Amino acid sequence: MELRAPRGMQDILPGQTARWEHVEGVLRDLARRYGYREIRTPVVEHTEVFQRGVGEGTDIVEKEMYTFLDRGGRSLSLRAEGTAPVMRAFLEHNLGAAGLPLRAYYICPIFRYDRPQAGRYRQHTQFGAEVIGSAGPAADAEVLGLAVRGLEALGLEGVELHLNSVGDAVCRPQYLAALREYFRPYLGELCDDCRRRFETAPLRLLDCKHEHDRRIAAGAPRMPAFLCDPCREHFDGVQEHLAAAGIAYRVDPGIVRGLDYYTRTAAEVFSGKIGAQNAMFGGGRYDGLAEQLGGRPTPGVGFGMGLERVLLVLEQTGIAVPGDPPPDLFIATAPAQNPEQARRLGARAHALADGLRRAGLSVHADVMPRSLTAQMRYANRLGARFVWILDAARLPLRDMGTKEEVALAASPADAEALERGDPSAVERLQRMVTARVRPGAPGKERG
RNA sequence: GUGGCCGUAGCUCAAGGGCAGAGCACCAGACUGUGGCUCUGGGGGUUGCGGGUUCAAGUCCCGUCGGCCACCCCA
Repeated sequence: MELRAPRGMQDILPGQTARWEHVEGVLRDLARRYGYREIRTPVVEHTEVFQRGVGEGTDIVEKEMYTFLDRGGRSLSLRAEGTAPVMRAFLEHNLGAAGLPLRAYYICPIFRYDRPQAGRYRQHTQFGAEVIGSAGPAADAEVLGLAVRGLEALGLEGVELHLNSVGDAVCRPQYLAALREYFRPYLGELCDDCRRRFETAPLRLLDCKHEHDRRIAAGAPRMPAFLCDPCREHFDGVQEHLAAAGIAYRVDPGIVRGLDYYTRTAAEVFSGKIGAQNAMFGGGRYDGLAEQLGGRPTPGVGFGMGLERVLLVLEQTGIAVPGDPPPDLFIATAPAQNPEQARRLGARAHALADGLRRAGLSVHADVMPRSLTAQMRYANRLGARFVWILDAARLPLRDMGTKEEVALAASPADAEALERGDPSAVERLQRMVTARVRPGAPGKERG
């Protein structure tokens, strides 16, 4: 068998998980303060949720889904996107009954069968938030503000929201027609991709990367000029709310979004530090999604943030992310005089560790029978602040920073009482260790 | 799905037809029953995998898998 994670997927190893916990913790805490509660949906959905929600013509549905038949012959797909499942859950459980709007967030894996490259994986993690039930521009500004403030809370500076409106069912078709009319005379000189997209996705002609096409696109009509009155008003309102909240944004007609369900607001934030896949989050309004899924019309707005990319940006920016905290204490055992004593010392070390943990310390006791030197080396590598060396007489507690050592047993008799497991001796020594290692910690058990 | 570059020890990399190596890391020991520094010793490899050329293949050729980067598209 092949000892290798599937292509485009990666292990998050013990040395990395502290970074993730930090990022997730900051974002969860912020979302909670915004009044968003977590929602957890299954990692698979009926394939139709994505086909109807995200749209048949999109790349996600057309070629990037992990789709399979279960044993009952149902077509299921790994979660390819975050918003459609949340809306499915909203409709299924009639979450609007608890009062609108629903504010919800999620941190979950997303799967897309795509060719991996910098910042793009077949399994990635999104932090996302949705406001469902409100059509007003304040909702757009609030949820996008949450995303921007989230990046800032992680330490990023100069975050700028790129903002656009893609219109609605009234004005978007008119705009698309105007776009085609503009590009039609240039069809012969556009790149192959643009010629293909001329019919299928004319908005995409606006963000072609070919220099020649870009020059042509520069003269194309812009969506903001085609917005119908209600869309215009909404777009203005979103900007007004963002400005009032002090969220930096820039109107960018090139923000187009690939998914069918977007209406009106479309937004993204980019970073120049992570290669070609440079969007840290993308989001927008999806007033048509609920109907596409077969529910009653319900407006919504939200975003999805790629946490792998955010971690990459933090790394590239040199923003320190906390690592694992080292243990307070390592309990070592000194060489014993005979195997019987060695066994007793080992058992005592683990019993003491257990008691000290209940008193609030983080404690390592070795599970490898090895020399004191080797135990010290290991304790040093763990970064343990103190080492308590158990032997038959002195019980020295060593401060690994200062090399200072204090003997915790008042007499060999104490040490023997400890070795026997005499409850009062054990408790007295645990209080002494706790007081030394963590002066502020409670000396009594916490349970 | 397309293209470019690249796969040698846990990591970073040498060896470019002729004995598979170094540094770091790891393990043990010495210097004190006690870590970092230093010293000594040790374990580790079907050179991604499969085939071909050759007396001889990490080395040349083909295929395949994987990684990186870019396109497409997205987070």
